[in-house]
This record gives sequence, C-alpha cells and structure tokens, in this order.
Amino acid sequence: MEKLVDEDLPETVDAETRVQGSGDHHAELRLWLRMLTCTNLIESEIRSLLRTRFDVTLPRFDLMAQLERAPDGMTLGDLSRRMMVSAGNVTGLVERLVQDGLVERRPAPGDRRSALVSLTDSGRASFETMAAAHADWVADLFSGLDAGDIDALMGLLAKAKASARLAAEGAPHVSTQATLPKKDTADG
Amino acid sequence: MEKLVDEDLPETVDAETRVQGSGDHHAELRLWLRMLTCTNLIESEIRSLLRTRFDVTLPRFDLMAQLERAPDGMTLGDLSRRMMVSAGNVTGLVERLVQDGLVERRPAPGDRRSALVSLTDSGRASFETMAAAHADWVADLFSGLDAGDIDALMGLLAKAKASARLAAEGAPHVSTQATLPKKDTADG
DNA sequence: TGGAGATATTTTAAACTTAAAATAATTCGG
DNA sequence: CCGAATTATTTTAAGTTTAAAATATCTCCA
Repeated sequence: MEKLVDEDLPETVDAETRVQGSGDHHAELRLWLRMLTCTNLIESEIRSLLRTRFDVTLPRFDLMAQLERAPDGMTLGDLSRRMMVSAGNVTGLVERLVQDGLVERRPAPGDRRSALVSLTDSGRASFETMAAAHADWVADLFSGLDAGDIDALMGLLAKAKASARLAAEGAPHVSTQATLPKKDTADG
Repeated sequence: MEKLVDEDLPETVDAETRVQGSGDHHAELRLWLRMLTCTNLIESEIRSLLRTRFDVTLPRFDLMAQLERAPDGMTLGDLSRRMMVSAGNVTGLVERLVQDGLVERRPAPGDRRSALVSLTDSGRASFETMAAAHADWVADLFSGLDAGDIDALMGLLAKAKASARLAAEGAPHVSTQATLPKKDTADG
C-alpha cells in the first residue's frame, strides 16, 4: 500500500556481473549513511548527557554496563569481544576505572594469563544510578516511535546484522583460514 | 503475516507516569543496543577494508567524501557540522590530509576567519577509486536485505532520527536558550 | 562608531582507539 | 614430554576525539 518493491524494474545487472563491482548500490549507500547519522546523533546526545550529568565518559559507562551482567566477573578478552573494541583499548579503560575505584581486577583461577574484572560495590552503585537515567534518555530519544516501529526496526536490524556478519566473515580481507596446512609448503 | 504488533499487551504505564523516570524502557534500550551493534559491526568492517586495501583511515575517507560533493570547497565549520565531529578534530584531520597532498586549504573570500577546504586532483582521483570499492563493500554487507527491507529501514530510521533530534533539542542539558534577556536580571 | 555578542578556527590536555609487536601462558599432537 | 601453534594480555606508536579555553574576526545595534 505504501511500500513499492519495484518488482518489475530491470535488474540492472545479471547474475554474473553482480558478483562484484560496477553495480548501482545507491540504495545501500544511502541506507548506510542514514544508519550512521542516526546512530551518531543518539550516541552524541548520550555521551553529552553522561558527561554533564555524571561526569563519566561513554566508553567507561559501556564497560561498566558489560560488567553489571557478570557478577562473577569477566576476562579482558570477554570485554573486548562484547564491546567490539581492541584488547589494548580494554586494558587502558580497565586501568583507569580501577584507579577510580569503580572496578577491580583479580587473577583468573586456573589461567595465569588471564584476569577477571568486576564492579566494586561503589562501581555497582554508581552504575545503577547512571543506568536508570540512561534508560530514560534512550526512551526519550525514541519516544517518536510506537511499539510497531520498534518491533519492525528490531527485526530489520537483526536481518541487517546477520547480513553484515555473513558478508564480513564470508569475504575476509586478511585471510582467515583457521589452520592451514602451512602456507610455505602448500604450493611451492 | 510475520510481524506482530502486540497491540493488546498492557501499556505498562499510563500517560502521567510515562513523562519521565521509572518506566519500563526495555524495548527502547534493546533497540538502541541492537542499532549500535549493527552499526559498529559494519563500521569495523569498512574501517578494516579501507586500511588493508587503501591504507587510509575511516575519518580521512569520511572527510574526503564530504569534500567530493563540494567542488568549490567547504569551510572547516561546514565539515565539522556535516561530519558531526568537533571543530578541533577537523583542524587536525585537514592538516594531515594537506600534508599527504590530498586536500588543500585557501583563505575564504570575504571572511578572514575562515578557510575553504577542497580535494586536490590527486585527492579526487584517490577518493574516486576508494569510493567505488566502498560502495561495493556496503552493497555486499547489506546483500541480505531486499529492496523492501531497505525501503522500510530508510523510513524507520528517518523517523528515529527525527525523534532523536526532537528529544535532543527539546530537552537540552546545558541550556540552549539562544539570546536570553540575561539570566541574572530575569528573576532575582 | 563603539563595543557587546556571535562566529570560525586553533590550541591544549586528556582520553580513547587501533594495529602491530612483544610477553607470557596454555594446549595439543606426536 | 616437547615444541609448535594458539590464546590472553600488555606495550608501543600514531592517530582520532572531545571539551574547554584562547584567538581572531565579524555583525549589528544603540
């Protein structure tokens, strides 16, 4: 009724050509731009609110949010993966949070390479206050969407996420071959 | 057919309670998390591809993308606003791009505070190559979405963006009152 | 016309971020 | 059990990013 699928427009490229390159890609590019704008807008607002209201940075808040769900602590590697940032980044972030007394680290039992990180009591209390406000802000920012919009967005973003993950893993750009026979002996 | 709107679930809060605080906000929070994950995933992949294929950083690419649409140049302020980053950030970025010979600055005619920034020929050529690959990557990352999905996402993200802008401007946290009579004389 | 306020940019300090190299510890096949 | 490969983390160097203060210029109105 309000969404047209241009089912019968020419497909512009045949199956062979579309493998890569020279396509139109206009719609995807615009979508990516819009997604980025939208996310940046919201993220900026939240960052700004966290700073002015609680004098905390967004990355610190994000790290604490991860820890809140793991009462028994998480390793730095877990944090790195969940936050989708580099390991070195997490090292520094945790260091600063420990100095502020919001987070503590202790050796991981059974693996001397690893450390478990968790919230201190002070960190947990601090986070709970911030998290409540944060939830309000996010709700406010999305208050122009009704339940149906949110549902639809959740579904479409899940689909986009799955698509991106598949494409990223399917066409790795560095060579992701897990356990190859050994590059040097393979060919010659 | 495949999307249910839970039209008849209890609304959880009445009109008064929902003004601020103590609400559920669960759905909005999950939406924000998912949006962030999705964007981060795609952004990471693009960042990585730009680096490995063209040895360029994402912020530099973004800045050049802005300049490409302004053959006559843009001011640093324009860049800052369009890229949604701080002015100081743009100063440094432009500086490095000028050193690489990809971008040039010249005094803005008629305003001695201001500078116009534009792509050099080399920068434009360089960008065109990268932009074509970039468009392919984005199309690939979104290849799991059909035209209808893209359409729907475009609409919902536009709505989300409008909602966020309204909320952010409507409840400014620093005092955005443009040209007030002068806070001190106003009341006391 | 003088000057107050607005605007454009740069500078500064601190934090964040990444990629890559370096350490250290674990795992696993032979 | 040994050593090669893997995994967990830290370190390093360079770049990105922000907020806030500092400059410099412009605008506009009383």
